[in-house]
Amino acid sequence: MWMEIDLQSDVPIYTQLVDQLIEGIASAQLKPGDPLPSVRSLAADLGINLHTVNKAYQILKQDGFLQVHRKQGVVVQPGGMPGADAAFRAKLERGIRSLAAEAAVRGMTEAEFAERSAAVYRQLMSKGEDAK
Amino acid sequence: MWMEIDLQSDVPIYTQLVDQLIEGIASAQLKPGDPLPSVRSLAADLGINLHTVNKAYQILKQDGFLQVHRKQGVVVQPGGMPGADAAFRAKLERGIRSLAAEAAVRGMTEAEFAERSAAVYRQLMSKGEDAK
DNA sequence: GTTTCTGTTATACTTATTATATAACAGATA
DNA sequence: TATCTGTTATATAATAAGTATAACAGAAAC
Repeated sequence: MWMEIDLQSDVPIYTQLVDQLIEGIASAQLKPGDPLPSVRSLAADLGINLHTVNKAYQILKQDGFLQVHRKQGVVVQPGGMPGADAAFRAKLERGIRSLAAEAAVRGMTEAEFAERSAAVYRQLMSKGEDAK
Repeated sequence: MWMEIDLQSDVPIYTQLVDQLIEGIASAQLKPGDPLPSVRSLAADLGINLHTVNKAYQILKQDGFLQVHRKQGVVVQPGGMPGADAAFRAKLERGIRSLAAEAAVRGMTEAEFAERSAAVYRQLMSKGEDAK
């Protein structure tokens, strides 16, 4: 599996999993309907606990990014991803504001900040250009 | 004082303080040399503990956004803010990537995402247009 | 010089979060 | 029936966050 975990990081393991899975979907490395490893096997692969993986899966299921069947296991949402609703827009604005404020204080202009945002978005999407 | 704290939020109080102070500096509501309330008075104002405020001040001092004198108390860094060094750029990239990935999955285009970033930056800066 | 304010440091304690460890249950498949 | 799946339930340990007191030392004001 292509996932990597940093046990020394200050960001929780389940958050790292959530982030990487969303990035995988965004870049189309994970396509709708694609199967994901079982909570037990992924936990074993990464050398972490079953519940840590399950917590990440639960969050993504709750947000509508994953679907769960009884025996097939976990799959990437086949029937259309959730849109940019009010809750997400609020979360997005908070996140951007925090980053933009420090960037501004450190001398980055609005244009630089916006360009950086576009560049990171672009780079992220280009990871899945080989259609996997 | 213009600070507000949400005790019900999942983001730590000291982080909320750090964010709001950086936003205040970014928007020039707090200008270089401006005095900040003492850890005791601000804690009393917000109904929180002295150490929670002190933790926020320590972080901002460590990053070079604040200066501390013995009796004058805490002031906004008078001698030029730190620049966008490698550490910050890495932190910025991580933060943007996480937000950009979810935005992309939810259907936001690169242009929309970049525009949103610019808009939030702009709105943030406009808060201090009345020169305080 | 004493008082008073400042940041700072040191303990101690409570609470919440994160992560792990086992165990068991129920649906689905071979 | 045996095996794999997600799921749930406990329990425990480690860390982070927040609070509560107390005390120290520098600096300014009386």
